[in-house]
Amino acid sequence: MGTTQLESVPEPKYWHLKTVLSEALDSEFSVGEILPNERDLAARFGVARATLRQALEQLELEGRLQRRRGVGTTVAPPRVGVAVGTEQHVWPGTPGDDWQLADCTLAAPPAAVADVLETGRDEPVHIVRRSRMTHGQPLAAELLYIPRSSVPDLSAIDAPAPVARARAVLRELERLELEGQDRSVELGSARADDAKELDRLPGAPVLLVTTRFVAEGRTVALSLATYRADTCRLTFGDSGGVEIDHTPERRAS
Amino acid sequence: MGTTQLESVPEPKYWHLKTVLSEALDSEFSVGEILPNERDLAARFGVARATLRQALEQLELEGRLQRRRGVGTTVAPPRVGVAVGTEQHVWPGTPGDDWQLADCTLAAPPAAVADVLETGRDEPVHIVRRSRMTHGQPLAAELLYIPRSSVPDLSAIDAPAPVARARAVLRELERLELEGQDRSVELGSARADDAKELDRLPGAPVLLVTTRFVAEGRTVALSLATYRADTCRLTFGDSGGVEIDHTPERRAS
DNA sequence: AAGTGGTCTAGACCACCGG
DNA sequence: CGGTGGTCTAGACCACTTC
Repeated sequence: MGTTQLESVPEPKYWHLKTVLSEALDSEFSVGEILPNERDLAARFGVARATLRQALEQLELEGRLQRRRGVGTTVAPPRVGVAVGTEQHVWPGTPGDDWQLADCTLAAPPAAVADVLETGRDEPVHIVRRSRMTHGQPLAAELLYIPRSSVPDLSAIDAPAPVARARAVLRELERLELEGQDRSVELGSARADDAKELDRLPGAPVLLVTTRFVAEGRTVALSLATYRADTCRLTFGDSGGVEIDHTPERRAS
Repeated sequence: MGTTQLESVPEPKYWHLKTVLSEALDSEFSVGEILPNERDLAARFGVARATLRQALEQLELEGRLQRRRGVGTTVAPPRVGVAVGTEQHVWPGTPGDDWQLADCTLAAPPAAVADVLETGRDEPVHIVRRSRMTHGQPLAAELLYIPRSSVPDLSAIDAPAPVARARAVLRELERLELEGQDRSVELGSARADDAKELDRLPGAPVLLVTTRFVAEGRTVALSLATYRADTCRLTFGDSGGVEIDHTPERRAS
């Protein structure tokens, strides 16, 4: 009878824990500082380690923490704003972008890519690998698929160094007049190879950016870029993007 | 001695499970179909339920599964492409966008928002709430912050219906000449209220889209939109975006 | 070798949805 | 009410980094 329904929707422990930790991060810790280890923290809050980890996992997802096996949990710096699109369309590899060329191979792309490029399923295309760094930290890994028909006059395909081959392909691509590009962003999880390049564990959350380059009325190149979701804020448009602190507590009105 | 180092990097069980399940989803299940429950699945694969859940969690993150408490786990349809940006800048509420106005209040925004709008920390602004639906499913929830100085001639603020008040504010906003906008996308987790509106549990992964509207040389409106990361693929640019299947297995070259 | 986070187990109870 | 997914526990062992 008259039992008031206070706490009729009890907050899960890990959710409350996350809030408490988040506030502690704001007030008592500074960027780069190492937190107590998980066993100690769990004991201190009187919960099982798995429950504590659930809270830490969310904070890492929100970019507030960084966990490294064998090392510890540290307070993460604010997310880096990364420009992925400008109003003017530009080819990849144009001077001024901060991508680093890795290599270039000639191989059959995944079926889904072949379909977009309208090449045959087993037809080999140029695959340029690039990566993007900031402050010594890897931000993104990219695979750029370029059908051979997009760079018909390519001559120096037998260049010795892998990087030189990649550069040659991109230079050829620039001769086409870019008519447009479209882009999409979605959440994914890192494949084993991407994870390695991004210095994360397989399955880590990533932002998948797909860019289609259009020239001569067809798709002449397709880029699949994998950005670290924990450290990146992708920015589009005129200037460098907005600096908003999205911490859930702070977003509360 | 001669033990070959095969499996020197043994794959975690949940990772392997995820792969197996993913292939099963492709070949043996169709969209909307209900999977066996977690206890049965775990038993069938000979793992603990927690391990199975780790695999399911990732598949849900990738948009392949949908789990609902009290109901079951179903095979999710492919992600919906959602246009969040066109080349031409437009005001929110322009005829043709598919947002639904909810209401409009006058209140002090979070400090981070006030800083971007360059209003005082305690100065109230108009807060328009909108939501976006597709096929009866909620896609996104938005809070649109508009300083009073952006809509100085607003008269009918005392309109009776909440929706009418929201519409009045947006109509006033359209009188300004939009000079530009910039946008950023990052990963976040749903606050309790957003989660409710998006029909998800608190903490569910979301894509946070921040848009700043610039007119008369200053920020005249700021939009914070929360998109369901499991069901949405955000598209930018000329056309509807690229349809690429990002399933990790299929992305393998 | 010691200490960290990552994986895994076998249970238990709870909140929610449907008939 | 029974069945579902969501939360939580108290352990164990492993992979990795650092000293």
